[in-house]
Amino acid sequence: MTRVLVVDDDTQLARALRINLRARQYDVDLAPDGATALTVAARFPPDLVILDLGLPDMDGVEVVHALRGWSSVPILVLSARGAQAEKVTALDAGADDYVTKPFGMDELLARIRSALRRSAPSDTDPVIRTEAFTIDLATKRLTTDEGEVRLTPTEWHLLEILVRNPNKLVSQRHLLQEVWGPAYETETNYLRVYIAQLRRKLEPDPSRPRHLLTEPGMGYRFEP
Amino acid sequence: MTRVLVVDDDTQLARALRINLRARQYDVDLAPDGATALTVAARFPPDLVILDLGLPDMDGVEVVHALRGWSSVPILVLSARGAQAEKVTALDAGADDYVTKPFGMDELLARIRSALRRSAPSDTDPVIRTEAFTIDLATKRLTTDEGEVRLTPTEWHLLEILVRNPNKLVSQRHLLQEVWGPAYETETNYLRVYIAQLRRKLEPDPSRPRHLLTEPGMGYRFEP
DNA sequence: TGCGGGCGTCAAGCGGGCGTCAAGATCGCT
DNA sequence: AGCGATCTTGACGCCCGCTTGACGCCCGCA
Repeated sequence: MTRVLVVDDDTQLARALRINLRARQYDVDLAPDGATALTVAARFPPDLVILDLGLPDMDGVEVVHALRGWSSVPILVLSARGAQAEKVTALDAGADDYVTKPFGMDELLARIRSALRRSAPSDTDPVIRTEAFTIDLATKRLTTDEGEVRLTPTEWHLLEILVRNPNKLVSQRHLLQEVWGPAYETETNYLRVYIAQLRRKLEPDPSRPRHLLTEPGMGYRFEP
Repeated sequence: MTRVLVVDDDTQLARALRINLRARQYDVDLAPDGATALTVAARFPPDLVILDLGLPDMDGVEVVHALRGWSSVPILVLSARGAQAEKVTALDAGADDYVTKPFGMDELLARIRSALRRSAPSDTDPVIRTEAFTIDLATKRLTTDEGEVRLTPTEWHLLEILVRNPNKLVSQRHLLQEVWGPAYETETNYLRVYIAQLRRKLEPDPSRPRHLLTEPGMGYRFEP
């Protein structure tokens, strides 16, 4: 998970940030002052730092300098002071962005996403592995022990839905609606044909499926 | 020298920016609207783009999208509108920073330095080699065993998108949108013609492509 | 034990996607 | 204005993937 270090002595704001970040699936560390921030950052290197300039023990710019000494982690500076000179020194010290309080939470989150996107361009590779085959959803590639396998568009569409809901039962209705459209909700024979094709292409023993399972009368399930 | 592309229809502001940037030893290109911006960016790839959202011909966010289709150049957005939603969409479209007018020149310059500092180290040499040909994206040169090959602008645009996503399936929709614009999303015959031309120019055996592969019904893929 | 519905399998047809070619239309340069 | 390069557009044939129907099997149920 993405780890964010929030450095702020304003417990009110820090808590608000933590709640919002947690809700977005970020892992959040808190540090109330510069010294702890540097210790925590060294011990648990974060993927992003949110740094309030107004710290009790040291100048925020000092913290930026110290971090930049050994890390290139994105640093997003918060400050109540909006003076230009302030911003210039912080940015030139190595900060990546500078947001003036009060700020909107949505904007801050967008800036966080932007900073993270830059630092980790090829970070999330949605690759699913089973003992029999490997699926790369980004590049649309599928490999088995026998080598690479080609899937038709419909086969991909179907497989993708199942794979994105691992271990979960997906109803026939849902599959049909997603792949063929709402008008085909009852054409279960399509599913039979295509599930069979998928099994033939990627199950070691197509007649005894281990990953693409049928739940009679209900739907299908992908088991990794 | 560092090349900055300024996209703004406000000639007053554009001129002010140019003067200030020139004074800091930046090379400055100007574009008054989105269309010229994209053309210029394709012809003379900048190291940074300063983009005013209020353009006469198209939405600024469209420009961000189009650029991100083939380039990872830092984009710094300017806007008179300070609404949060505005910022969020621009940043999520791929912009790196968002500055609200009126802004201080010193701050803008500091943000420019910050953006350039980040992109500087990750400046990978844009040369792609395969057994059959070599592509230099910076100088727009393409050589095969037979010697140097000339490509038309459209051919370049298409090839560039594919080459920047090696091994990845790029959908027909995406290619059409990036090269010909959103209105051509369904004109797949364009792709057929141009992919064929590219193959004829750089595949050893155009009828059996090894690097520009078709994924029937889905799109195309570049394999190094 | 006989019946019926849901599922898996197979194969035939046919429509659409793809590659190819070439003739206009358009653009840009001289 | 004229010319060449480039882009657009249309036509054609081939092949693949989607659709569709038939059939057999298994299981639950009467």
